[in-house]
Amino acid sequence: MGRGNDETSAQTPPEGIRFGMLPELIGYRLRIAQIGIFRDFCTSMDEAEITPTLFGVLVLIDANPGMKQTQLADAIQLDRSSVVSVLDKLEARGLVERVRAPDNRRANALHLTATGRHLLQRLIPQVRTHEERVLQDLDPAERVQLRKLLGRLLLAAG
Amino acid sequence: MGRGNDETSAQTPPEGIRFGMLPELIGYRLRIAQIGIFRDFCTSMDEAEITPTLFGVLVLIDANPGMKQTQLADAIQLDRSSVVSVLDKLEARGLVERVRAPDNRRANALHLTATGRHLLQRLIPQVRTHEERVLQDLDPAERVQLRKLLGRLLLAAG
DNA sequence: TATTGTTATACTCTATAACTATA
DNA sequence: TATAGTTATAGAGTATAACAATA
Repeated sequence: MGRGNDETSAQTPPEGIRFGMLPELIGYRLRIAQIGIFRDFCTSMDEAEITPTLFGVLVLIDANPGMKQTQLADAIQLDRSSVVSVLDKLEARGLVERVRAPDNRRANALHLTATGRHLLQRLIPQVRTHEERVLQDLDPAERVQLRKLLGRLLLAAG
Repeated sequence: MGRGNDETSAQTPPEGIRFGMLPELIGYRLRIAQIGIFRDFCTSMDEAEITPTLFGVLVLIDANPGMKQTQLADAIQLDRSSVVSVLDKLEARGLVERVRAPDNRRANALHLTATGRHLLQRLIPQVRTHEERVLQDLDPAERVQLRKLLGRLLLAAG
């Protein structure tokens, strides 16, 4: 997905280029960090072809069995229509099921299949390992602090 | 470009949905924060139709007049070929110029036009205002701390 | 041969708008 | 009328591979 980073390690910043005000901007630092983390996440998931978004969807459905597509859309900040193709993909892979909701026949109740649950259980340790690699230079107090500060950014709901 | 957030304020997290392990994951928090910040950035730039990426390119060329496209590609973590269309866009708007480099006639030396410099100067205060809004709940020490911690994530080069 | 930029192309992600079926 | 999901469609962003000009 990324730009063919053969290494798992950090990118080398280009020689002799000045970044002006960019490093002061929180959005810039967030973006740089996220690009690297996204790439590492994808390569960390053995052959499972799982992106952070797909992983997030599996976690959400697992934590909220029977949830509706619209709720999922809100939770992952996607439009209803975008959720359709995400779910199509997961359903085609046999990881998720859409069950017509008995109480409201317009809605689908979402569930993980047994396969989906097994995959999720297999992925979780890999995600933890990835997480550990990303945070390896921070001590426990710093990790807590970072999560706390990120959560206090405006516009960082969820 | 965003999901029609009429408000500048934070999204309301969906009711009664559990997020499982997601909030523990730094990549998840980064992503949530970045989506919100990206959307706010775009709506903060008056009518200028400037995304964070385009703004970053303007800043980089301004700070490194005469830089080559390949250097720019490295700096913004894009493929050479992707940089072409970014520059096409900026050149069509009269913000950037490609000048054949005298020392190496394969390469283009990149420069802001006078228009580009003026636009950049006009945008900078708007970016500062946006930044202030994003960070409004953090005191100065916390802002420094957040930047420092983000810079110490592995894979967060730049 | 290697590098710089370009083109042609394709793929992914996402949104908008209009549609169906329920409510 | 309003809501839940879907479809059709379009746009943005990005990458890969092949190419021309230059080194």
